[in-house]
Amino acid sequence: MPSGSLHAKLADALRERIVSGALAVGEPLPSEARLVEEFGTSRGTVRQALSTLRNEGLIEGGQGRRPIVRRRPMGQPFETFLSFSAWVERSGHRPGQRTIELARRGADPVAADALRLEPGEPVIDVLRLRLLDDESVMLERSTFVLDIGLLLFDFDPDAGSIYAGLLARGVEIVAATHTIDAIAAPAEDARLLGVPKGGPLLRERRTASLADGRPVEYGDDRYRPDRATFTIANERAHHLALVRTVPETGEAL
Amino acid sequence: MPSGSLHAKLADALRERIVSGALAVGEPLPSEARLVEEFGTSRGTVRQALSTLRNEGLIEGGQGRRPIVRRRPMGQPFETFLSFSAWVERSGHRPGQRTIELARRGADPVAADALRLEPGEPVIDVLRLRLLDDESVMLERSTFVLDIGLLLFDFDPDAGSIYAGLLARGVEIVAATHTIDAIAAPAEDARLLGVPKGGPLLRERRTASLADGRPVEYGDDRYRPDRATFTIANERAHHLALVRTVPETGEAL
DNA sequence: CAGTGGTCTAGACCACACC
DNA sequence: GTGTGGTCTAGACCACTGG
Repeated sequence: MPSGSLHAKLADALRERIVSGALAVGEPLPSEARLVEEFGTSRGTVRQALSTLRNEGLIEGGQGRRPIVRRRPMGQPFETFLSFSAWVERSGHRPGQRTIELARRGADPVAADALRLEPGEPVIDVLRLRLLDDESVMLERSTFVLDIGLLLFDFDPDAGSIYAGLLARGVEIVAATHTIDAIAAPAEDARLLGVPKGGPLLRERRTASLADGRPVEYGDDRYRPDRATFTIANERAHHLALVRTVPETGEAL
Repeated sequence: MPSGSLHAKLADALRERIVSGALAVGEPLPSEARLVEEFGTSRGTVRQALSTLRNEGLIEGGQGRRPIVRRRPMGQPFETFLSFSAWVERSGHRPGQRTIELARRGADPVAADALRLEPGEPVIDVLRLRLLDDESVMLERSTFVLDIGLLLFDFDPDAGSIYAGLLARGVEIVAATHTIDAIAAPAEDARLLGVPKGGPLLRERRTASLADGRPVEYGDDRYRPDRATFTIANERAHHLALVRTVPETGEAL
């Protein structure tokens, strides 16, 4: 899928070599001069492509040295945040899920506000229990705007990612805002997650939007804090990366 | 503090106009042609400076349109994460702090592991209660490696940011890893923060390092979840931005 | 249409890394 | 030293936005 411009094609080609393993982690990339030769472009174009990869965190390195492939591409943060299944698999565990409810009803005030709807306007609510190695780790409450939510009835949410299913139907979510906090487990959540009532839960709420800025999903995910945490790697002048992580078992709380 | 290269100076100048308000939010920047004229550089240099600002999230906008100043500069994520005081002030509140303990003792196993020390090796422990509008919102336990921690005795931690004090003494922290989860409040924490024992706390643990990669601080911050949350803005292909936020009062838990 | 940013080229000099 | 990336210039054409 060449992306039009020359430097984008060049970046795609190099990215492909990295993710395919043709360029191993820690290995230096070809020098700019060689890339100019190989692709027949000017050096400026090569540098623009390398700049793209650097921004994506795929390569690092400085003056005088050839850039090297970064340790762990750590996946696309965006995807990591959106797909529970992908996260669990990358952690070396087995994902599972059980859809408890898939219903059309009037929007509750919180979701309505996030989705820019009036309370009571029809929406699609999904309640899913997410499993990691057959153990309950997260309770997911999602509210989709009606036209998008109706698509959910077309495919089995237990089969895989809802986002993947939507994407296959032309719904591309490109932006999301997440808020992380902690709450005491209400009785229902405690029962479903198998934790004590009133015990701490790690909560992530999100509003997901399309390219035109229209919010289409409001989500409220509640994690067992002993089974999931969020991690941010933070470097001055560089950018943030955030991933979900599975804590080591036996970690002191 | 001009940063050597021309494009960096240009970026500094434009950044200054934005943060000072000379260029208001939503206002378009001067066109590239005008900047070339004004600064007497080539267009490539101007574009490199604009690229820097775009990467920092200060400006946005596309082809054919002049770039505009972004709605929320949302501060430097790195600084936001490191400085409690700066965060509180940016939220429009009044920061405060009370140092409960500043002690030299043997490292506990968790901190020792993070700092790559042997348990029991001498370190400097700091226990601070952080206030927002005179209300307790966060309990901060920090462990510094000995040579860095000893600098803390040179200045008043209640005066302002520890990081600022260290920076003034030549200790520049450039990277950090943060883990966010939720825990039940132990008795001591509950008392200091004024929350029920066993109630949920939002915890952020971090390991902060110098440019050479040496970890120098291990921190364990515990927030009242009704007074602080973490927010991530997430755009496909773009980068993540994470900030602490003060929730609206009266928000449903 | 004119103005603007997006892309690309060709060549130059410098600073740093490694031998 | 040689090779490398970092910086800068001057000029060109295209694609998009706006009046």
